[in-house]
Amino acid sequence: MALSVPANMPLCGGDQIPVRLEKRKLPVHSPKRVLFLDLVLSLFRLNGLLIAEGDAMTKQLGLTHARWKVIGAIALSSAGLTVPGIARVLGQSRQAVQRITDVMVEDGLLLYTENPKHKRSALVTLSEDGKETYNMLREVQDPWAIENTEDIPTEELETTLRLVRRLIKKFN
Amino acid sequence: MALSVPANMPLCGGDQIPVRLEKRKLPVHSPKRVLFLDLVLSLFRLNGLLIAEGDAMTKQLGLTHARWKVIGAIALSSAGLTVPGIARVLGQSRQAVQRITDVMVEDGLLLYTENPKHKRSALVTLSEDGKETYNMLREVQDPWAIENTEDIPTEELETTLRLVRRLIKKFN
DNA sequence: TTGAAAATGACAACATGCTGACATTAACCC
DNA sequence: GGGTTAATGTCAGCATGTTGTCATTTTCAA
Repeated sequence: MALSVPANMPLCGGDQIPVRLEKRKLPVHSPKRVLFLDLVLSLFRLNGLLIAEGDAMTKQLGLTHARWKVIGAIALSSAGLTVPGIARVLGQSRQAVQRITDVMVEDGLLLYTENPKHKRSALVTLSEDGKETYNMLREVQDPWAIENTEDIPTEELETTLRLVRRLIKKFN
Repeated sequence: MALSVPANMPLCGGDQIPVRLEKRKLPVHSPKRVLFLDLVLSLFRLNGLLIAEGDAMTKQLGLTHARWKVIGAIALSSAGLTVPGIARVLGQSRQAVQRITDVMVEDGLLLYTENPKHKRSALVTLSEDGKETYNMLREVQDPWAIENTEDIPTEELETTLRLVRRLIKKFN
């Protein structure tokens, strides 16, 4: 990663909110609340680090995070995705995705193919170049994923994924 | 939230990567790999949704996600943060944070106060206005946090937070 | 079938974020 | 102490993302 910031992060632990800020007007009595807010903040942080990781990993491939996210979303979906569909998967606006996919189609990484279920909204698919890029992406991504999970129990990963999905459903 | 995208998300489940994309060249044999990549994608999605949630929640306060993230980071830290410190906590570049904090100081939400540990790098603190804004922020944020965690066991939140922190350490 | 509501594409304006570069200061090691 | 390395502030350029708007198409229910 390269976030222009050194690596001695103060991990803003589960600290209590400083008392002077609130003058005891707001009750603290929900430990879950602090836990949750701490989690949210940590998720923001992890999000930034993951993007930085991916960017560093794919630099040689000429990909940016906006691009490998799109490629990854398409590859991970078995059903076929439209532009708004990719936006939903990535939690972004469809306009942002549209802009990226338009450029990626111009660059020959993606194709807009006919959508049997919708005459106007095309399916976004990987072109031959795109598939090749995806293969190269996997060549760096797979070892990375394996390396970063080898010391983490599958069960914990599943619990986390389940919770993340649960939150996604809430906010959707 | 308001991501310009409807709410019928296809949650791109733990699908296997489509076979036609790779022609069996890359072995699948690590279920953890797929689990992890799925988690990463879900984290991207959740990140976007959380930002949208926060923006909707704080619209009336005139805050943007860049701003309430900074305020939240400062409030959650007991130690006192510099600009690069906030950047570390948020997983962003210090330049991006510097730009926001500069504007927020102009707007009277933040103060640059003397840093006993560093003559050049000021501590970023909440001004009176900033504290007031933070209190208003908490008035909408606390019920939101409580509401969204009431059906989630504390233990699961802790497991998730622990895993997220573990990943953060890896990527730092 | 038809009319209203939702989804989508397209474009523009703006906010946010990253990188690179440079100068200055702080931290560290000898 | 002195010199090297790291951290920080600052500025500029560019990529990305959101919102708002409008026209068009799809969907869905009456």
